Amino acid sequence: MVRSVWFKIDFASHVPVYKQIKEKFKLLILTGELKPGDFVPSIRTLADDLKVNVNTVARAYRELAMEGVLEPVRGEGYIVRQLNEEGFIRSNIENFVDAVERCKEVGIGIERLMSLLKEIYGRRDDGSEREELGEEL
Amino acid sequence: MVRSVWFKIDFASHVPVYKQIKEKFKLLILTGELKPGDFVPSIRTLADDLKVNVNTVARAYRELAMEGVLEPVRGEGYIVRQLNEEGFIRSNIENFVDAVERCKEVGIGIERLMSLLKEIYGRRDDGSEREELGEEL
DNA sequence: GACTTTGTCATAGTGTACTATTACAGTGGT
DNA sequence: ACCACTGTAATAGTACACTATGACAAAGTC
Repeated sequence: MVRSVWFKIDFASHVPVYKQIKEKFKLLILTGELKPGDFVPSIRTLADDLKVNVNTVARAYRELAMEGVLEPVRGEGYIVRQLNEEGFIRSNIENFVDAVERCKEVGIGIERLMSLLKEIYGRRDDGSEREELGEEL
Repeated sequence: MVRSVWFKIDFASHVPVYKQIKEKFKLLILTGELKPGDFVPSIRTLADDLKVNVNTVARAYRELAMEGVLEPVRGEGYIVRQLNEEGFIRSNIENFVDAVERCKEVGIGIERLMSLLKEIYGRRDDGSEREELGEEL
């Protein structure tokens, strides 16, 4: 509720907007920024913030509700229920594996990926030194 | 020409089919399976093999031609020109970085990614021991 | 009760990806 | 010349994501 601009949508992505929204909320719950019982932004306000249509947000919430992540409360909004962390983490791992396999196919050495890995995990998350990476590429 | 079933399309993916085709050909060129001067499969035969429409393959080839990767030859087909390896590798690296960052956000430890990395690079590419990975996840 | 905010639902229009089908034109082999 | 290939192009229909808009119902506040 309080903070409405939790994330942004990548409109250039092939990934549908409603799916991006779903993923973002799962992440917010996993990281503890949203806890069970919390209200998520109303469909209309989130739609405004993300510059997206109401129906798109509604679809994301509806599907999250079907997955048991959110719980709809008529006239009040949606509250956080619980997340299947297991599955969410797994899908991220699978994504990582895919990325690595493609890098391997393309002939990128393991050392390069290792150093990138260390670099990413080594840096603080304050948003600084995020462009430095360019040189590493 | 000889071998027509070089790859398969993931119809469940959000990534458009024509983009998947483009990526696959770039990969084939990078790995040397297709060399400059080689003919790629005709639009119709590839469309048949991939169980995809002619127009979809045509679009992929057309865009690859616009990027300078392929060269159209009226009445004969498309031949491989050259690939901007630089950019192709970079896009794969970027994809890797994104995947790692998301894993980090989700709270997955660097050790886990490291061991997955080593495992993937350690295995042979004969297609065996590809399901073993499941246990690692 | 009036008002505001919530979610819900229905309608309609747009753009993109993809499909199916047809037709036409250039090239090469016979 | 004929035929079998190539690519090219036009048309049309389907599915999906997304948008815009308006109307309705449930809950909270005053």
